[in-house]
Amino acid sequence: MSLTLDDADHRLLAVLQNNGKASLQELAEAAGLSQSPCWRRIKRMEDAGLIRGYVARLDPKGLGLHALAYVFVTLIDHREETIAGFGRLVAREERIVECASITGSADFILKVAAKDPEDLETFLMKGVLATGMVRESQTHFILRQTKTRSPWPLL
Amino acid sequence: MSLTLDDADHRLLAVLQNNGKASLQELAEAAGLSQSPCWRRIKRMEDAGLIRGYVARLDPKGLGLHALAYVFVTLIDHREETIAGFGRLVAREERIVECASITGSADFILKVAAKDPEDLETFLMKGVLATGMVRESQTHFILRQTKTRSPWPLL
DNA sequence: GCTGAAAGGAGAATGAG
DNA sequence: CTCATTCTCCTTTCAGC
Repeated sequence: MSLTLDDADHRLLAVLQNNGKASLQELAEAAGLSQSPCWRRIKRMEDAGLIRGYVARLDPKGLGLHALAYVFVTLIDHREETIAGFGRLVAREERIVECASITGSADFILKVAAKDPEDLETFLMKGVLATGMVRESQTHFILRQTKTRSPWPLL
Repeated sequence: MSLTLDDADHRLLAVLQNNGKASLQELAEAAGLSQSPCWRRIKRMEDAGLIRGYVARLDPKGLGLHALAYVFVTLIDHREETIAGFGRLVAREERIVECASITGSADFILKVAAKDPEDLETFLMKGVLATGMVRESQTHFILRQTKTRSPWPLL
């Protein structure tokens, strides 16, 4: 799985992180190679799972999602069943667009998207807190997103 | 900018959020239309800025990014200059992959990616705190990412 | 390993009905 | 929206460095 990447690979990834539809011609130029080896390198990284896929980036505002928030969640207890149940909740609810378990006083941090603050509040109350799995939650509304889903650094 | 989306548009977006390289044929099937109108609808959504672009999704682990964290940041003061300076910092530093200003006691929440915890600590110390723009910061390491950059809900 | 070239086919993009 | 057409570009293969 862990494959070695040289500078040319990094250049290819840098382009593809910005433009997933870049043509082999563009990619070849950026990498300083011709098209065939470019194609092979990309295929190799796709097959290795390093490139997980290609997706369209959408504008949440354009979709009518005017309320975004980060929500800290502390579970009511830490039995396996509770954790699994919460995992299913996260997987099921499309308004939860990101979830990670973290260090610190909370168990999870969620990123939640909703139509408006009211919709978000309803979702948290009825969709999350009412399940009885959450002891505590803390909501931080996003006022302005200054950097969004930017490319990963290639260190 | 705010254009009206019908069910067919939603189906197209649902597909494109999962597979940005979906062919017009697949898209047409999913939307229940033929290819030309599909293409037109997608073009319309691209031109409106609703579809911001197409990108490759990479696996951070595969890139050697083994330390991810959310970091709360409170600025030393709230003069325009300080805020602008912090904005430039965020824009410049590729390890900061996400940044939002939020409600609550902190000013910003960052998502930071680094090679390992040590690299992350070095970056925070030298790259962020040493700038003198930050009064307080709180780092929450990500233990496990259970939902990552998932599609936006189409409500 | 890389290059360049070239062939075939797939699919994007456009215009007319 | 459908149909038909054009044309770009992907993808693979070849020979050669």
